[in-house]
Amino acid sequence: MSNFVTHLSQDFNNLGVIFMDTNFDKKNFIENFKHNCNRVQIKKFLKGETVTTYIEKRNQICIVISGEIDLIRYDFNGNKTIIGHFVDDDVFGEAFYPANTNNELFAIARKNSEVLFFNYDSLFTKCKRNCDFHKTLTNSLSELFLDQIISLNLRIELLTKRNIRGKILSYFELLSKSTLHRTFILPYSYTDLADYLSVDRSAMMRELKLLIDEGFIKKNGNKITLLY
Amino acid sequence: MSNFVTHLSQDFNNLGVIFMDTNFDKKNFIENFKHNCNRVQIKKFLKGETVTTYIEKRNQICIVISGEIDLIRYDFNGNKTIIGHFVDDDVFGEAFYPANTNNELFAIARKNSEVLFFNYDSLFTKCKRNCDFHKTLTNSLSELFLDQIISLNLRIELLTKRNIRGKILSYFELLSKSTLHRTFILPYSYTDLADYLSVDRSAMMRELKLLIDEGFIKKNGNKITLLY
DNA sequence: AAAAAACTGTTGCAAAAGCAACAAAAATCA
DNA sequence: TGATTTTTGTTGCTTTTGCAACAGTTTTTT
Repeated sequence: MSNFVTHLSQDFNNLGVIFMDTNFDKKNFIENFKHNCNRVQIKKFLKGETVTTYIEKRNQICIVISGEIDLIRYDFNGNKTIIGHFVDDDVFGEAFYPANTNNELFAIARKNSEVLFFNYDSLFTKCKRNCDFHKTLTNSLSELFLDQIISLNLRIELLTKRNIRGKILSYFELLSKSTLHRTFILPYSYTDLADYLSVDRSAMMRELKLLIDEGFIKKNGNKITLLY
Repeated sequence: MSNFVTHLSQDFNNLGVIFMDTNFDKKNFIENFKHNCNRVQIKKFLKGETVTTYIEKRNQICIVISGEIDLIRYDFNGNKTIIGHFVDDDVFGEAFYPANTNNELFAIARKNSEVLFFNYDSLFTKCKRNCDFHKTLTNSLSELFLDQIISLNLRIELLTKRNIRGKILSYFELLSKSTLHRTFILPYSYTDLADYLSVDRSAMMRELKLLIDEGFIKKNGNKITLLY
């Protein structure tokens, strides 16, 4: 096919995997991890259930096997912020947070989900004796962490945009790139999208309307089309 | 001394190292890396010099040996945003960014600095044959990445605060914790602090004045004291 | 199938933040 | 040291964003 398509496909891969020339297969790694290491735990969660709270689980690391998990903060005014949104193969957990932030964070299953838990420390101590798989583990972990850094940097890109319009458009751009289409379905309700972009919902809706009126986007329910 | 002080000291360590019970010594690791691996490059930069641009260096990873590096974005309106601020032992580089973001990013030395460069791929291929040190490398890298994730999460915490006051106070809180004092020196000029918090400078100054008038903080040049 | 809950779309008004501009102070340069 | 550049502190005005409220949909629960 055309170079154009090839080029796009590469970008698409990069969003998840990034390094074309390393042959790290995340899915495969996680499968192996799940079956070959006796220090991990798999749990299932129904939509709405609390997966974990970020309290005194200093070395806990979680990997999303399937489903979607949100990391949520409620500040003292009751404002909800979606701090993070995790899908297949993403890592999260208190290990990634500094001790003693004043906030209470909750990881909530947005859909029915399956999550792998392990203790970061135990990997490097107890596990060593029991788990053959251990040798390649740290290597793969650093790939996983690297991916996580990339997605956090993306998030920061969004959040540093100076106004609501900038945030919305950056986010849409992102979705457009990762789906390879100018039309895509939002993975969030508008209520949650506002929380994710850290802006007021009504202000966001107003801005969306402006974007429609000015001909930048088309919107049908939660289906968005970029027109520029 | 009191439990209180002990408690604080632990927090302080956690900001940098996080895992009290793993004996990973970042400084030591980087020293070894520098001397024992022939795939790394060390360069010195004068204040204001460009360390690297994030263009087509897909696998480049950099570690700050000494000094301070800012990662800067200029958007099409000419707005400057400080996307990241890196100090001793921090990692940065295009490897941590998704391919094809529309932005041009620049890493600029804020002070005279020394930076270690390496190519992520080469570590896992060519280096293997030449470098004894390689065995422990990936393990250490994942620790380094983990620290980076923690500091990115902190950044996101700041940026998701809903107003300027929230951002300022969170940031000050952070400095206070990491210095163990209610009085501390800002590492930024106020101009740059505004860029870092992604807000307008004059609006930030106005908010600072309000915080002073309302008795929350004291300010003397770039020395801040928290009074609450 | 009815009732309850959550989400969408919208608005007027209030508050916060951004913009532009400028004088004074501080830092840097030559 | 004196000149130049950058930073600080401030303000009036404009724009953007947030808040509160409510009616109409849609989704979920019972």
